[in-house]
Amino acid sequence: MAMDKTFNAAEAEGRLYDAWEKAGCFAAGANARPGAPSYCIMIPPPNVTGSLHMGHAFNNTLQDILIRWHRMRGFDTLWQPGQDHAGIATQMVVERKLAEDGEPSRREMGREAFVEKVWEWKKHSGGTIINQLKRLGASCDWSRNAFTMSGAPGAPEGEEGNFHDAVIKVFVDMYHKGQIYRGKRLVNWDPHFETAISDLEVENVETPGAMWHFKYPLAGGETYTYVERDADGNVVLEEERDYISIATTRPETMLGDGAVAVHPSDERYAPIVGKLCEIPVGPKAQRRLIPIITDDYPDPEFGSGAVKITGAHDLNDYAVAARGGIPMYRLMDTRAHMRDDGAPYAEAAARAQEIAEGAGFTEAEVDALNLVPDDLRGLDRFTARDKVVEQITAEGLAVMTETDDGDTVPLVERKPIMQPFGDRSKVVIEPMLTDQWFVDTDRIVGPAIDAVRSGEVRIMPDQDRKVYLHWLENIEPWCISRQLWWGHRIPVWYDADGNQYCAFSEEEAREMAPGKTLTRDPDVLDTWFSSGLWPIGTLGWPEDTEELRRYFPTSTLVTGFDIIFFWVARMMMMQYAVVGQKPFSDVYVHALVRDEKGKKMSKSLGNVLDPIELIEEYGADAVRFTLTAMAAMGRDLKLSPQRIAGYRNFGTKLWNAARFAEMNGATGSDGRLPAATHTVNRWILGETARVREEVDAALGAYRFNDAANALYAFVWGKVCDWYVEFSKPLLMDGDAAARAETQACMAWVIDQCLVMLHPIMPFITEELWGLLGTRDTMLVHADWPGHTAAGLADPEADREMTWVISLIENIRSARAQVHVPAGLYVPVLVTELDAAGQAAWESNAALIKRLARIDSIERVDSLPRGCITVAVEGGSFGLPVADLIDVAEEKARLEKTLGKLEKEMGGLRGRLDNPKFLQSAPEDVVEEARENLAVKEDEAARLRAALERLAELG
RNA sequence: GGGUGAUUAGCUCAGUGGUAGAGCGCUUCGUUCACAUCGAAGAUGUCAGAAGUUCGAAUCUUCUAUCACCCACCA
Repeated sequence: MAMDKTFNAAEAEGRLYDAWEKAGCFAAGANARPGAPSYCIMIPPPNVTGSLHMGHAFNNTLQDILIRWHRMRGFDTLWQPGQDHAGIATQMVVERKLAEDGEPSRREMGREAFVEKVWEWKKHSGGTIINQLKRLGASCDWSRNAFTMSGAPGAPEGEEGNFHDAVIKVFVDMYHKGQIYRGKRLVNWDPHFETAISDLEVENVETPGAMWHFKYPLAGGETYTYVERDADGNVVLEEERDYISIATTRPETMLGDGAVAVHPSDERYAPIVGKLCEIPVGPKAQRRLIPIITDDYPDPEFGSGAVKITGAHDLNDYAVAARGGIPMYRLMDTRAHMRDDGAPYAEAAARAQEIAEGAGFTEAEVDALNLVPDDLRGLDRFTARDKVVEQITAEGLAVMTETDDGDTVPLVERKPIMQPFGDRSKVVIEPMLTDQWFVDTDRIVGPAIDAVRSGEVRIMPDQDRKVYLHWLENIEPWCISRQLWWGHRIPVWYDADGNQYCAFSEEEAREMAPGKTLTRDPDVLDTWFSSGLWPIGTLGWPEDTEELRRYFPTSTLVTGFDIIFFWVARMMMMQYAVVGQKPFSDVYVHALVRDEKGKKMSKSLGNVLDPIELIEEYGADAVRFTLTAMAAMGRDLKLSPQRIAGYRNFGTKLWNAARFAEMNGATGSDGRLPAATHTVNRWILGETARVREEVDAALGAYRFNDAANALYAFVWGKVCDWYVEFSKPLLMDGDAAARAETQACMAWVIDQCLVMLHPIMPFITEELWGLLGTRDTMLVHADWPGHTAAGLADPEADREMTWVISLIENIRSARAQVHVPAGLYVPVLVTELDAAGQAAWESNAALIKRLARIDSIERVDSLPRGCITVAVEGGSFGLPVADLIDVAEEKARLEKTLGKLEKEMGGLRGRLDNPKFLQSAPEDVVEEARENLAVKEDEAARLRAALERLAELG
């Protein structure tokens, strides 16, 4: 059988993956040793709308490495896959599709029909990402594939899981424990999707904005003396004013002002605190008067020191209004258009005036009042802003300023301001007073903090642990209701009086409210509420399943830093709140995959690398190996196709080493350690054990890049560069015993390479495993080795091979530098060779000759002139190539080497001559320095001798 | 404003106390029977700057500079 020269990834990957799946290799517990501990990873569920991007490829490669590694080590392993229903994202996709297809809109078709459409869409497109994960080689137990909406009402056949039960049960339990409550609060409102969103779903972005300054006239034309002082108390401005100056970036919200606030210590406004002032906008006849109050919130140093208070449209103002009993007038509808409902403005304004003057009011009444003047009703909020500015300015109530040209113009500061945007809709978020459901996070956050502080749950790297703790220590209530249709509907029913009945089902709710007519809350839960239950939910909770007992708490979570708050923190809080246990023991947080210039990959920048395209070009193994090799903890990785090509070449290198083994009958290892008598064989067995220890240590510490680099260096730098070359004389010219031994050793070594590389490069290794022998199991279930360097490494063999390699390298280097033709075999002379050197030479003469291109060796008392000299530990070698030698060049070569050596020796002597070093440094460091110096001095002496000979020649 | 991190070869990055490494790129050479997706040889660094701790600092401390990211309600 002749192997191809390269691995055909495109042909093999699908075939191999199918074979694994067909054989059930990824099933929970596959390849587990009896009584083995469990190892479980929950996949971060990708959105059901999603397709595989580089971040997924990275994240899942790391998980697959951990899973395959544990599975080969005989753990009872489960990699639990699944998808997230992704409320907003999915609803958006389906709505867009309905529009494209000319179908009725969501509102036209109604809730039930729409949800049915989403399920249809899911059935049609939801499998995309699963197939892409398979392309990557992800060894998930697909038979257990979960979905966060499975079992929800309306779920079609094939979606019968009980995730919905888990979500509803948790809500009901938390509700009855008082951990979930409903209330009217100022929340982040997304006017595009017309739903509340949580703080985390808001992106604050600096955008160009403006700050206007307006005069709020005092009621009844009253005046006061406005005095401004500098830091020393000297009066810098004193004037009579009949207004108070207010700065705002959002003039349209003036319509909903309930007060003007100043700091209690602000003496400028002391004379007018408690008086009324007029909002300078709206029909003249019904100008609203509002009180001037004190509150600690205004900063006297900023702006005019006076702040308008619009409780219903600003988070700070909301707090002030709540403290001061100031009414909060809602000005906008769900699309953030100015309200167009309720009584005419005149009527509403009159009632508001009574309230401002002290009349009692209820929250509901205030909320119903529409204080948008008739001419602004129904306008978009930004259009309304322009109109308000225009009207105030026209009336002369803008604060004026002088330009450089001496013109007097309205004071408008153009400056960047932080604007909140919806992370999905990208529209400006409007704070809105609405009824929403909240998780009282203060009451469940404790265990999630304690577990990480105590080390019960480890978050790596440490910087992410800090970020996690800091966020949880300052946690805010979590708004979990969404005004969407795609999601878990809140299990609360209301009677006509607004009483709440929270129950697992409508029947149960009815039992709680006999004789009442109930209507169900229309809202659904935040997607992250359900994904927060992913660990228990996917294992069958609330049923007491075998999987739950076997795999929970899970072992490791591998996730991106961008969802530490969204997901990791919520899982921690929720799992502790619901089952009182940690969801996982280790959290490995990885960084972002960026493009080769370090830019975040984004569709709009057009710099997105598609992992599937890369897999098609370079093979999944190359993509995986690249990501692994770059996975240094806590740092973003910049991915370039060139690098992937390099690791694809590594696969080819491995392939050809295996091909060489196959051509030389070095196959068929049964996994048992071969007997080795020849030095090269003893040496490589030790090196193999050494790299196995390195790989295990690295993977155990989540140092994926260390594992990849150790394997790369071993396979390419040791096995291919040296062992394969060393083996040639034995395989081709050796006696039968040497040949057999070397075949067995090489077969074993190559197998070990395949085993150890398999978690990172599953496809090419499985293919070679199949080609190189008849096996009891596929590689995916092969036994992971446990050899130790202590058991296998042979110091004698190590020393000898190190000497041989060094000699070969020195001869090659010398040859190249004096331009001995690469193909030319030359004779070599040797002198002063010590016993160890002699022994090493004798047992390795064949391969030294072959690799250094030497045709004969002769022992001499001293090297003649006209030799190029190669100095190694315990001996000097000379290449008598007088006719080829350029004296000056050889002199330069020797001097350069000597110079380097002397610099190093200088450093070593400096240390060793320092009594404090000898006194303070550890024994082994001192000893090492001494040995090092001795070796270098020996080599330097040989070089000096060579220079002398050269001088005679010259 | 608060926090976290980064700064090492031309590029991308490893390297947490013992005198600096890898891959890629570059230069020269090579049709050796595993591999040109290869081999051999080679060049390249005041480890951002300054001060300190130490026998010894890329590594620990402090400060400075530049960059990046996260969080935050200054109207």
